[in-house]
This record gives sequence, structure tokens and C-alpha cells, in this order.
Amino acid sequence: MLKLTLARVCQSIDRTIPNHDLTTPIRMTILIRMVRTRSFDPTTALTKAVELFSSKGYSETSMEDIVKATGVSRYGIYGTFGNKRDLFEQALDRYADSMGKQAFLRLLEPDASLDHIRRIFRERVDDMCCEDENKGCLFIHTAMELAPQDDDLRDVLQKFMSRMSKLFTIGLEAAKERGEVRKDLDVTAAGAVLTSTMFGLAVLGRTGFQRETLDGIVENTLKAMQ
Amino acid sequence: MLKLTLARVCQSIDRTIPNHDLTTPIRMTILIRMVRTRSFDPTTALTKAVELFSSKGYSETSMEDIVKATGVSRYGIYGTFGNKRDLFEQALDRYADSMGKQAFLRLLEPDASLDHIRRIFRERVDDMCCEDENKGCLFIHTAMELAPQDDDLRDVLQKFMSRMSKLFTIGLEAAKERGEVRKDLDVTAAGAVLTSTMFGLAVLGRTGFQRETLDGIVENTLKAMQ
DNA sequence: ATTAAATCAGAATGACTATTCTGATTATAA
DNA sequence: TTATAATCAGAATAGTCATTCTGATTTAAT
Repeated sequence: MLKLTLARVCQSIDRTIPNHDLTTPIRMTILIRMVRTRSFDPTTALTKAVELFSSKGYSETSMEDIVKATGVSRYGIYGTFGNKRDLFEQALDRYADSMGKQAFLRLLEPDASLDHIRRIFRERVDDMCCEDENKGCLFIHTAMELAPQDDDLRDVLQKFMSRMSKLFTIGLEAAKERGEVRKDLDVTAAGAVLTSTMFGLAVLGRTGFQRETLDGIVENTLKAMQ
Repeated sequence: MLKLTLARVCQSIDRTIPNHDLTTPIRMTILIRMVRTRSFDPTTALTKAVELFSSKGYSETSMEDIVKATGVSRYGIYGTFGNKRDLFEQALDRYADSMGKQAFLRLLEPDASLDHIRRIFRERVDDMCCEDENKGCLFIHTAMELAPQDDDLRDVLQKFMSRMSKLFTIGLEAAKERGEVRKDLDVTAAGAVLTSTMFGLAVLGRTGFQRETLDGIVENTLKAMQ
């Protein structure tokens, strides 16, 4: 991905025509040549950024933190990901993507059952409990810190959450066909309930409630659908 | 409330014994006399602070914001409430207190019913929907921004949430006696479920979901208990 | 080997923030 | 009325942060 910055263009002009005062027009031939490949892996750097943002949120995570954690220079971070807001958006995308792939997309499989849903919650609870490290949910950080001011991010977030509801609904529909859920359950409404529960759990986890408490909430929410 | 600051003591010394270099002991008579009453109302100032913190969270709310919104000088804010962290704690106390008085304590009344619970949720949804202004939940801001680092605030928050669960449980017990809730409902577990739902709703509201969506989640959560 | 641009570490910049300080103003007990 | 300390507006201070800039280093096509 070619990247020209004004600073670099000026640097080139300075080198080519020293002391140019920009009062006369310049004709330049721009030679583009691949010279050096990137020496760090943007994928692993983004993973680190996701971890940091998830744990501390947007404003408490400094670019300095990210530079230190990734081992990539400021120059590399800004050049690859843009500014902090842009980096955050990419981190959010990655977060949603990996969560979807790891967990939610399983609900699309034809043999999806209530146990699939249970397992998704269990994994998320593992990711959210603050017993040892301080983990957190990037969605909630986004909702609390950025969504009200940043229309684009809010739309992204809404889409993710709606998709989550829909996937829960599909999973519940499958569970209903297997007879694991009562016949008259409104699966659309129940999908939304599960989505809301997911975020409620994350808030409780962040407040230091133990895994057993969160598991109990999941179990009782699911039981109410049987 | 008498308040002596080191700065003010030095100021007094300077006035009494100018150019004192503090190498010789000082004997001072301190005369305490009520001279001027506070010219602003700490209660209304704290209310403003609660609004600001609820809407923008801790780190996005600057002391400057608070000075502007309250119309009280920096001196007054710091003198009355201490530093930002202290002010926040007092705001949190106030928030919890008013929420408890306005809503949750009704569940202790002997005629508490499912409709009481429904009404509490409705009021909270009103407070959380970001349709017009950007409102928010101070509990969640605390959980996300401060709880992992600040043990005291985390304990305060845990206590509030536990109390909320307990009050829901008491309300559900009463509703059960009235036959509004199924006999085999585990009211303790259900109290925790409702607490988690409360925070889930706040996150969805912050993400811009409409009131109807949130109301639907409440309705379906309650229906599952009937 | 040469060379030009990509990359790096870290300095520089500019903006913001919490908190303290200051000199002037104000309200009230004496 | 007078004296005094509380209060005020705003300056000063010290720290942090996002972002840009810089001079040196590194890389790979020529």
C-alpha cells in the first residue's frame, strides 16, 4: 500500500531542489519503487491493540501503550493503521470478527443446540471475568466511550449487536426443533434478551463478580426458555 | 465544616510574621470564627456533577466542565468535594441513593408486584435511551473505567449491585405470593438475572437502540418468569 | 556497491487536564 | 464601620497525550 505524506514530499523536494521557496512551479518525476518490506506483522500488532483496548478502553489506552506493547515504532503504527480512532475501529472489526468466527457462527450449523449457546456464554464469561487479569468487552467500551459521539462507530456497533441477536435467534430456532426449548417461545425476542444478557454479564464481571455468579445468571436465563 | 489547608496556614503566618524563614518555632493563637457562609448549594452542584459523569463518564468529564456546569469556582469545588476522584465517589453515592429511593425501595412495600418491577425498568429505560440527549448509567461507567483499578469504588459498586439483586428478589417473592410469578421460580437467581438485564439494557441504549427494543427485552424477561 | 525510500527511536509540538496558587472581592461577626 | 477569612476568577504549574517531525539506519532493486 503506497503512502505519500506531505512531509515526505517536502523532504523529496528539499533533497532535489534545496532551498526552494515554492514561488516558482516545480515539475517532478515521481519514481515509485518497492524498496523495503514491512518488518513487523500488522496482524499480531492489531491483536495486541485489541487486547489493550478491551482491557482499558479507548481513552485510558495511550498510543504509547500500544507502541510499547507491540514493539512497533510510532511511525509504523501511524503509517499502517492511521490515527488512534482508525486503529480502534480496526481493532473493533477484528474483535467482532474473531468473536463471530470462534463462537457465534457455530449457531448457523444445522445441529445447533441449546448447548451451543451455553458454550458461547461460558467462553465469553471466561473472557470477561476480572479474577486474574483485567479483561473486558470491547463492545461495551465502545458503547460507553465512543458510540454517542461517533456516528460511524455507533452504526458499526449496532450492526454487530443486531447480528448477535439474529444468530441467537437462529440457534434458538434450531434448539426449538430439537425440543430443547418450549414451543411457544418467541425466538426473536429471546435472541434480543440473550444479547442484552451478554452485556449485562460483562458489566457484572468487570465489577468483580465471580464466575459462579455469572454462570448462574446464564443458566437461569436459559432455563426460563425451556 | 472547618477546612484548613497548608496554603492558608502559610498565608496566615506570612501575614502575621512577614518573612518568617521557619527556622525558629512559632506560637500562634488560632481564632476560629464563622465569617462567611457558603454562597452555593453543594446539593445542586452535586446533582450537576452526577448528570455530567453519567453522560460522559469519568475521564471524559473534566473539572473545567464541572466548574462551568455548576457555576461554582474551582476553589469551591475542590474545597467542598475534594479532588476529582472524591467528587466522583460522592456523585456515585448520590446516584445510587436517588435511584434506590425513587425506585427500588418500593419493592420493600408489602403490596409489591410484578408491575412495580416493570415500572422500575420503564423508568430506567427512560433514563438510559440516547434518543435525544446522551444519557447513561453511572454504574456502568464506574465498572468500565474505575472498578478494575480502584478497589474502594469496586466494593461500593458491588454492594450497590448486590443490593439491587436482593431488592428484585424481595419484589419477586411478593409477586409470587400474589400469584403473578410461577411457583417454582428461583427468586434469588431471578433477582440476579434482572440485575444483569438492567445493565445489558443500558449498554444497548447507549448504542442507540430504540425504546421499543429495550421495552421488548424487559417484557420478555418478565414473561419468562410468569 | 549504490541509492532512495521505508523504517526506527526519540525529540518536538501543541493541546488538554488536574491541581494549586494568587490577588482581589465579599460577607459577616464584632 | 472594620477586620478577617471565605470565596472568586483566572493565572501558574506540572503532567499526559496524540501527532508530527527529524536525523540515523536499514533494506532491496538496480
